[in-house]
Amino acid sequence: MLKQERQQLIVDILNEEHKVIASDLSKRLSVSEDTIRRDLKELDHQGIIKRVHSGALRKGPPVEDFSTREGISFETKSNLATKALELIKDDMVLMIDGGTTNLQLVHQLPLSFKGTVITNSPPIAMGFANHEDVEVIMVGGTLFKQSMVNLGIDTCEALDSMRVDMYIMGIYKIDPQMGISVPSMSEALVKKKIASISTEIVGMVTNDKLDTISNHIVCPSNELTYLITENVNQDIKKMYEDLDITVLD
Amino acid sequence: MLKQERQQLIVDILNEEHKVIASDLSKRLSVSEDTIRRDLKELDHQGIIKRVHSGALRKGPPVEDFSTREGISFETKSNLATKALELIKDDMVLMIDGGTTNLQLVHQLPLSFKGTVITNSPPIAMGFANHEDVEVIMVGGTLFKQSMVNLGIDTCEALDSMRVDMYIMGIYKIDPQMGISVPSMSEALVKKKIASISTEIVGMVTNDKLDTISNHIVCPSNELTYLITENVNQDIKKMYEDLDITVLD
DNA sequence: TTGACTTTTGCATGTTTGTGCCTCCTTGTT
DNA sequence: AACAAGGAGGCACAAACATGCAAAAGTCAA
Repeated sequence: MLKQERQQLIVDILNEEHKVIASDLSKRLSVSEDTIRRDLKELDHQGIIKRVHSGALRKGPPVEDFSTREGISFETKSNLATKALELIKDDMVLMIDGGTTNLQLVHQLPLSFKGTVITNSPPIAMGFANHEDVEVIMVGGTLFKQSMVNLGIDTCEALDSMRVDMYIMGIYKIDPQMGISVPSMSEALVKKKIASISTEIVGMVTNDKLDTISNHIVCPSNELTYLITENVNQDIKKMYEDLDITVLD
Repeated sequence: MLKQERQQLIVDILNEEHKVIASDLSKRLSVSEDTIRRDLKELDHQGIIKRVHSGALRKGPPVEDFSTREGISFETKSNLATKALELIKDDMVLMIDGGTTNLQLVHQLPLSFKGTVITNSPPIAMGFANHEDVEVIMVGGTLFKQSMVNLGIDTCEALDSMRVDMYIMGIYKIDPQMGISVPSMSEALVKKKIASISTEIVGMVTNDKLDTISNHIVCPSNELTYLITENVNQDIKKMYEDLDITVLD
């Protein structure tokens, strides 16, 4: 395995797991701890990761994360959510999966909203605590703590008997050709299943999520009905519009 | 667990609870008190927290209105939880349902605890965010916002295929003759189902929950294996002991 | 292909860091 | 004032680290 390749992999792992232990990586990547340490040192020096004793932490997490400390782009998320709200009408059956952008959307959803919400994310479910006219249906499964969503075979089976009008999909990465991708297999399976039971699919993205791909492909880009953007240039939006996706900005 | 991670966690806990006790943190984070003290000293030196005798206080934002829901004081709940912790051993399969007392128990459960937790309560599930060695399985269903638990036919069906070693039951009301009761039918059905798949059942109660009944009966009192009490007089405890329940105080 | 050169890797070496334990001192409480 | 609980500083040990070095692997021109 090439050095570049290995370092990219370390960054990917870090994006998924938010921390990494040198001795651990040594085993997983089958190289000596010294090599890992050298990699970590380089990546830290490039400013990509934060080196700490016995491992490394990710810096400004590109992946959704539930620690409260980042108000990174609160405004951006809020703007995305505001636009998404226009698509949501009373009496809809919504599926909302995890992610801080989706959580922000829930928080901005008026308390008067009346409808049904299906979710596999405990934080999203809890976000409806004060919505008296929303029936929340939680889909169970094995909790993935990094992204706080329920995944696994149980999740897929429970979804089998459901149908939803609109799927508010949490998007990690999207590329016009390769489609929507996520860093883990189980997450991909569940998202794929949800997509298959949804009439319309909505994604919200910022610059950094566009035109990149992750490990596991969920579905082709053109399965999206709406793509909501913020600070994205015209050329890129055009690419998605050519795929018959309604781009809202 | 990494040092940085642990310190971040201390800050997080401090943000929620506005004060921390060193000896307490030692148990919850599964490190020695010396290490905690060193952490607190460092964080104080960085100006992040305010070190005081026996613990630390939060610096920045003033304390929120942190008054207790549910009448029972924070301290009482904490005491109940502490006693319950003695019953919990590694490698158990626990079922924990909703309620603030149970949530407190989760918060006090050491991070070193290794086992499986099944729950139908989103807040309980989220309480395990930092327990690396705990597999959390969420049981889905329709979210009941009053008590933040999933209920309904889906919940019962999902439970059908599970077995648990110990059920930490959230108790509303209990009467030696009439048994354990709850205010809603659906909650009763789910609790009944869980009780039927559990080897041992644990309940935690204070005075006000004892010798009263609610609308729907869950199960007879003597299905309990352990009853954990706080501020309950001897005569009443005796009544439960006569039913072959182990009363812990 | 060969051979000179660079890069990358693993190992051996001392060194530093993190943690727990111990002893003695300080603080708060009754 | 007495006493328990909390804290400071030192010691010890293991884990993690930096450094130098040599072998292995890759690069490139002839």
